[in-house]
Amino acid sequence: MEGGGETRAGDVLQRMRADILSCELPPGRKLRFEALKTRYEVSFSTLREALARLAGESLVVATGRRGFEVAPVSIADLEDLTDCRVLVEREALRRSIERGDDSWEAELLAAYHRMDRLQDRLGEHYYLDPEWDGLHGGFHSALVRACGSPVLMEMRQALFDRARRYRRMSSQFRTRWRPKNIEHKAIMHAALDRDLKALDLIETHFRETTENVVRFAGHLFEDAGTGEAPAAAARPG
Amino acid sequence: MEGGGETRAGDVLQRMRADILSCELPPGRKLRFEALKTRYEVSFSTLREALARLAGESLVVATGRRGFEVAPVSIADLEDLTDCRVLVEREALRRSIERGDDSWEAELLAAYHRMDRLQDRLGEHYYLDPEWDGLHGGFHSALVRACGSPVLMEMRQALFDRARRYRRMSSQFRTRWRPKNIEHKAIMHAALDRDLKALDLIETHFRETTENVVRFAGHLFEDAGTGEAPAAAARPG
DNA sequence: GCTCCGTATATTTTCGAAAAAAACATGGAT
DNA sequence: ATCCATGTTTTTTTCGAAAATATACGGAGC
Repeated sequence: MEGGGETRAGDVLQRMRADILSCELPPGRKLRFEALKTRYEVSFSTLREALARLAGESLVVATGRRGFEVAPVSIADLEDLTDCRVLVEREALRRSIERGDDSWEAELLAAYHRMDRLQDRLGEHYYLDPEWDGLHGGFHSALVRACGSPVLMEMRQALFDRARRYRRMSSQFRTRWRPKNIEHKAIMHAALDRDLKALDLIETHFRETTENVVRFAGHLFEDAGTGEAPAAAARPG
Repeated sequence: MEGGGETRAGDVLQRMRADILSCELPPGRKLRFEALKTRYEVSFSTLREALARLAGESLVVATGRRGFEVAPVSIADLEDLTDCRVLVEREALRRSIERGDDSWEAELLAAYHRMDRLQDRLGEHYYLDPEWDGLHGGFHSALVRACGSPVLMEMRQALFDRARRYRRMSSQFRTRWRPKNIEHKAIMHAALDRDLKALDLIETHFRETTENVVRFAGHLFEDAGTGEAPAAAARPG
């Protein structure tokens, strides 16, 4: 029927997710149906289905009868997200290292190679390129693919996507990125050597990225969004 | 407007989730719109929105243009779920123990008390009672509420719900449950004493429950459902 | 000047019909 | 007897109008 997804709602879901992750629909933006109908060329109900799915991924929030908006961002949320990613990703990588077979090794090498070559070709501003972003996601996915746990993989992917938005926001505010490919290479080789120090490397990779995001773009979302949700459950009462 | 949720779709979502968790809509059941329309007395689009949300929670699966069905169950899925729950819940409980204040302690005691008293009143078959099930969920929630991480809490709740279905299925097949209240009490007191052995206690609690579910009800879902999805990501290729 | 309340407008939410697609049944050919 | 093509029926998916709800505006009372 159409290009992206299997169904029209699925297609809109994918396009909308991409638009949110790339911040073309920025955090906190109110999502009005008339505007979305024009943008994506579908009807109310189809939009509503896509939005409901995105709400399940925590990329949009649905407030009572007041419609939908793009999920807000905050430093607290980013740090919470990072802690959870460290927890999940360490476990997934540990299992992957333990269980990975020849095919896992081959695919991991291939994923790294693809990302690395494109990075070379793109030069300094590689991190702004959507295709590189996709390959980067593929590399991290390939790292943990052999973990043997569908549930862990699901959670990992959801967290990765939620964090992608923050990386994107910060990448527009710096002129140079630190040499991530070195880190990626080190993580990959440790994993291929079945060396558990890969877990610490990836944790550092995440935490340093987060620190940089806060440093370069933290001012953008100190209290951005609606100002209601960010760290609600942190309250004791 | 109506009883449960803020919106009609939200209301149907809640009722449907309850029906899936209680296995009134059993695993693998094809969800036909005409039937659902009659059951929940709403229209196509409203149903579709609720189903989309449930798909996000992994309680139903949406297959291409072939509609929706209740997520299948399998031993592999239950064990995967249990491993993930142990990972997430240990971390949440650790943080809760570290950060919990007076109010957390008070609410935890209250949650235990409510559950315990109802259990006394219900006698041997307490585990079949929906209200007890709710209080049981509330107790586990109260344990980790002080963890300070909304993301962790979200993940924990989703996993708890997914596992609830398995407990429910098995509870119909045994005449006696082991004295869970003893275990709950031990976990609670360890947590209140800020004793990290609570983490091991809750891990054992989960794993033994899983073992019992497999023993008593494993035959029910050895290869139940559609037979396609259960442990897909375990494949290396 | 400020708050409260009722009306008007904007927006979301719901509905059921219509279109699209898949499943099924029927009949004919190999 | 099995397989494939074709037409029929069921089921899902999409649409846009109609109902319900929230927001904005303005005027009356304090």
